[in-house]
Order: sequence, then C-alpha cells, then structure tokens
Amino acid sequence: MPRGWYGGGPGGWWQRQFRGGGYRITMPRQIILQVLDESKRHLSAEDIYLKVYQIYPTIGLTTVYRTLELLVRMGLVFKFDFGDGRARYELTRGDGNLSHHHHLICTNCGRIIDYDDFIEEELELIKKTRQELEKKYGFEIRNHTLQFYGLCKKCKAIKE
Amino acid sequence: MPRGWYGGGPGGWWQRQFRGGGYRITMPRQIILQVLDESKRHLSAEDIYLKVYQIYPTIGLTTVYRTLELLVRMGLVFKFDFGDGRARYELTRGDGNLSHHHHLICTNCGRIIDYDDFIEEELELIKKTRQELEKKYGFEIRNHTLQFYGLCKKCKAIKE
DNA sequence: ATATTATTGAAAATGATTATCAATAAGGAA
DNA sequence: TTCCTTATTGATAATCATTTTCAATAATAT
Ligand SMILES: [Mn+2]
Ligand SMILES: [Mn+2]
Ligand SMILES: [Zn+2]
Ligand SMILES: [Zn+2]
Repeated sequence: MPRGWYGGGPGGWWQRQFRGGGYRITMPRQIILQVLDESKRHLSAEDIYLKVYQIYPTIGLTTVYRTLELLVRMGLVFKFDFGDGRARYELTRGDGNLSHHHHLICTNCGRIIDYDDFIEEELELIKKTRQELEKKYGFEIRNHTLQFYGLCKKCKAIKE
Repeated sequence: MPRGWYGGGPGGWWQRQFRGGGYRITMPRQIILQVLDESKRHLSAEDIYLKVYQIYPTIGLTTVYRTLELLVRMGLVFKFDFGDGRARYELTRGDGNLSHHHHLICTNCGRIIDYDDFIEEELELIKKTRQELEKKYGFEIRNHTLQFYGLCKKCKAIKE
C-alpha cells in the first residue's frame, strides 16, 4: 500500500462507505482505487484499465466503467469533461481538502493545468455562494467545478 | 428578426467576426444562430437541428454539428457537458454580459438551474483570478464555467 | 457572369460508453 | 468451515452521439 493509501486498512473511510452502502469490497474496486490514488490526475477509463491490468490482468474494461460510476455516485471520485471526447477521473479527497484545485484548459491543444493559486479566496467565495444557493434553491450542493478556457502559452505563441 | 436578434443586420457583430475569419455567411449558419438566440438555453445538437428544420428543412444534422463547433471555436457559443451523454449549447453573449450565469446541476435527475445570484461578486473574483492566472501561466483566458453539483429540492426530499 | 473554393448534406464509420447474461465470489448465517 | 444468497464480474454485443468522407452546391472575389 504505497504512498498516501487513501484511508488505508480495512477500517478506512471508503471501506466504511462501501459497507454502509451495502457494496462489497472486491479486488477490482480496491485496485482501481489504489491506481487512482497512486497516479497522476485526469485519467480516462482506459488509462485506468491499463494500469489496473498491470496489477490484476483479469480486469475488464466494463468493470472499470462500472466502478468509476459507483465511485462518482459515492462522491469519492470526480468525473470531468475536458472536451476531448472521453471522461476523465480523479479522486475527490473532499471539498475542503488541500488537494482541491481548479482547471485551466487550452481549447486548442487540450493541455490542462491544475492550479490551486488563489484558491483560498475562491473557496471562501464558493462556500458563501453555496450556502446562499442552498437556501434559495433548496439544493444540497456536494461539489463544484471551476474551469477556465483559453489558449495556453504555446498555442498563443503559435497564433502569432 | 424577433427578439434581441443578436447583433442583427449585415453589419452586426458576428457577421463581422465571420467575414474577418474568412468564413462565409450562409443560410444554415444564420438560422442556427437565430434559433440559438430565440430559444431557451441548454439545447443539444439535435434540439437545434429540429428547430432549424422547421425553418429550413434541407438542413442536415452534420451541418449543425459543424456549425456549432465553429461557433464554439469563435467564442460565440458555449458548449457544456451536464453529464447526460450529449453536449449542450448556449450563446455566450460575452463574459461580462448581463446574461452571464452559472449552473446548479442535480446529479440525480439531471435538472439544471441557471443562476445569476451573487454573480457580481463571483465575476469580480473570477476577473481577478483570471488576471493572475494569465500572468502566472501565460494563458490567454477566454471563458470560464462554474458549476455546482448536488441534489435538487425534489431529489433531496425523495431520499428522505 | 465566371472562377474559386468554402460549405453542405447523405451516408458510412468511429469510438466511448452501456446493456446483456452466464459465471464467479463477497459476506452473512449456521 | 461450509452453505446460501445475491452483488459483482467480464466477455460480448448493442447503443448512439459525434466524425469522416465525398460529390454536389452556393458564397464571395474578380
Ligand atoms: Mn485536476
Ligand atoms: Mn445555462
Ligand atoms: Zn494549447
Ligand atoms: Zn434532482
């Protein structure tokens, strides 16, 4: 269980989440979570499949999709669309957590920058907005995304 | 030319954008833009196709897709993914514009709420963040999205 | 009006995601 | 442990939004 193995051990957070929801803790699910925890961000379902395959070669792509769907539903994983036709996934690690970040997306080459500069102020405003929106619309807000679109340094340079 | 026909007339803003980019002003393009301007938001490509079809029955779905892609590239239209497997489109009308808004998305039933409450503060922060990010990462930011995900009033009620 | 070439639309292809379904394995009970 | 129930898996086939192809058409410049 290398690195910050996400709530590791049989009593860990996600294990409890699973048991509480009546979901079984299976090898594919454990390994998918492990891969998500150990990898860089923004993995596609296939990226994940390939990495899991190294560890557990009987894995099926279908199971990866199904597990990701479950993890998203449980709030453990965030699903993104960066506009390249395939969904991307990354561990949530909670909304107030250190690793929370937002995205800068180049609409020309697809480059993604994760940033967490100025994120404190953002999160503060978002917290406030969130409360007001919950009050006004009766929504129970669980997560958010903030993405900026534009041209990255390189693409800007190329276009004169 | 009903309603706020978006920069109407042959000297309008988008016509100039088209000419400037070397793009031709064709019937399909005009009507697609008209439909986007006159309709509610969050239309799928097929929604748009169906509406254009009423006015211009020789339209092809392919053309709708291609035109939307162009309009997105030109910054006239925003493309969203609300997680239901099809892209949604709406006119941009500029970043600082009155109609600028953000989204509240129910992850259970798919309901979307457009809101522009508290948007002034949001936009102010976003403007600031944007400037800093442009400086730090050399990105030329053209647009942004802020979306909140959670359970709408109804879905929250159903789940006890 | 003519030439050039961007644009269109029908049809076929693509490719990510989902549905099916028989086989398997988690977790609870005994 | 062993047995039972049923959630889960993985191979396969199906779906379906979006793209590609390509010959025909129409928008602009001269
Ligand atoms: Mn990220
Ligand atoms: Mn909207
Ligand atoms: Zn780029
Ligand atoms: Zn709902």
